[in-house]
Formats: sequence, structure tokens, C-alpha cells
Amino acid sequence: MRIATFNVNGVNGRLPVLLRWLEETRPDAVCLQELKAPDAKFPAAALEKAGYGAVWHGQSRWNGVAILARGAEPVETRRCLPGKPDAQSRYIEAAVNGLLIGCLYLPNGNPAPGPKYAYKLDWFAQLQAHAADLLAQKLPVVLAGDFNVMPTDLDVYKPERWRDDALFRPEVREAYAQLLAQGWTDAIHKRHPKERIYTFWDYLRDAWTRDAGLRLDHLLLSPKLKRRLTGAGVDREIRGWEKASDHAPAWITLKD
DNA sequence: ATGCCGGGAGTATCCCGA
Repeated sequence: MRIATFNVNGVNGRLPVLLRWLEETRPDAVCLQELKAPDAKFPAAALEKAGYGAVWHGQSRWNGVAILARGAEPVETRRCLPGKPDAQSRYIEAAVNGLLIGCLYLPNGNPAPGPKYAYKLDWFAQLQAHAADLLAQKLPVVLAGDFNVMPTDLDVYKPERWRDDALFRPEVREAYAQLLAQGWTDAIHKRHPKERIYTFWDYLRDAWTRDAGLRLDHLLLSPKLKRRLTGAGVDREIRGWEKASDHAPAWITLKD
């Protein structure tokens, strides 16, 4: 089973790229972020035609998350983190093929410090609480999405330039480390512990051709799924396509 | 310190992203 996460940066503007990538790689489940579309404008018919059922949580202009399942309808279990309702569409969760999949788009948080950074840390704390609850239920869970965190120096093309950024400040790296310490496995790190692997290259400053990348998109596995992990990677070449997102899809494979 | 690019809304140019 192949599960991928892809920050599409506009699901409608990215539709040709998304459909081509789905056809070429045929993931069984996909987490999408940054739909940048209200619920009514989600391209459900085109995805259905491509063989994918979907659940989505949109928002006009910004944010927006969705879960796709090949040849199946995801069964939505929640569309925001527990607690107070979030005005921003950043979380959706669904059962797919015997797994629970949480799809998240963690706030960017810049500029830091400031209210956006405080919102990010608060959102991260709510995610930690929900993640702990999921682990306590001992279900097979994948938490996948754009975490907007580079976990370590290995995940940044030039760490010294990013020390004070909301994606790399000590508090957010610590929050990510605390999440892993609950018992989650960072699948890409697990399979490639010493490699520089990026999932994002800025549109600015020719970042793609310079390979000035960041690893921001992660797939975390609950203990039951850790034992089933057979592969993990990034579909880098998609970043070089015409009309590409600034993120490339990251994926894992699980044995049955 | 800022623009550099690009999507969306909307039709000029702003807001946002990371």
C-alpha cells in the first residue's frame, strides 16, 4: 500500500499536475494540503474520474486539506482537531483501507515572534494532544502532511540562515521531537537516516535548480504501522514539471 | 531590509506562503 502527502498549493491550478502524478504513481491514499478552494470548488468529479474517492475540508483562498483513496470512499472521522473549532481548514481525518489517516497543514508561523507564531505553537500543542489520544487507542494511524517544520539540520540546505525562522526555531523543532517521543516514527527519516532529503523548494531565487530545499512534509507512523514500513521517499522530479507546486509529494509503502 | 515567484480573488493589485 502506497500513501502519499502532497502540498499542491492550489488544487484547481495544480489539477493537471495532480492528475498526471496520480496516474503515474497510483498511490492508494493521498493527503493534500493548501487546496486554496472553498468546498464547492473542490474538483471531486475530476478525481472521481481518475479513480479516487475523496473527503475534503476547504476554505476560500487559503489552507484546505483533503484525503483521497484509490477505488474507495474515505470514511471521514473528523474535520478539525478536538477542542475549540478552528477558523482555518487545517485538519481532516478518515479511515481508508483499515488505516486511520490524519491529514494536516500546520501553520507557517512567520513572522516569529508574533501572533502567527503563537498560533502555530498553540496549534502544535493541540496536535500533540490529539496524537497522544490516537496512540492510546492503539489503532494503525498515519499522520501526514505539511508540518512546516524542518526537524534537524540535515533537513535544511543552509541551517544557519534559518535559525530564527518560524519553521526552524528551537520551540517548533522541540514540539516535533516531543511528538515523535510519544511513539511516532518519521518514516522518511527512518528509511533514510543520513540522507539530505527535501520536499520543498521555494519559487524564489532559483531554489529548485540550486537544490536549496527544505524537508517540511512528513509521514508519521503509529507503532503498529512502523513494523509494516517497507519504503519511503520523495517524488522530486514533480517539482521540475511545468506549473509545479513548490512542494513535491512524499510517500511511504506498507506491506499488508 | 526588500524583492525575487506564484495562486487566488477578481480584473488592479493585494494577501499569503516559507
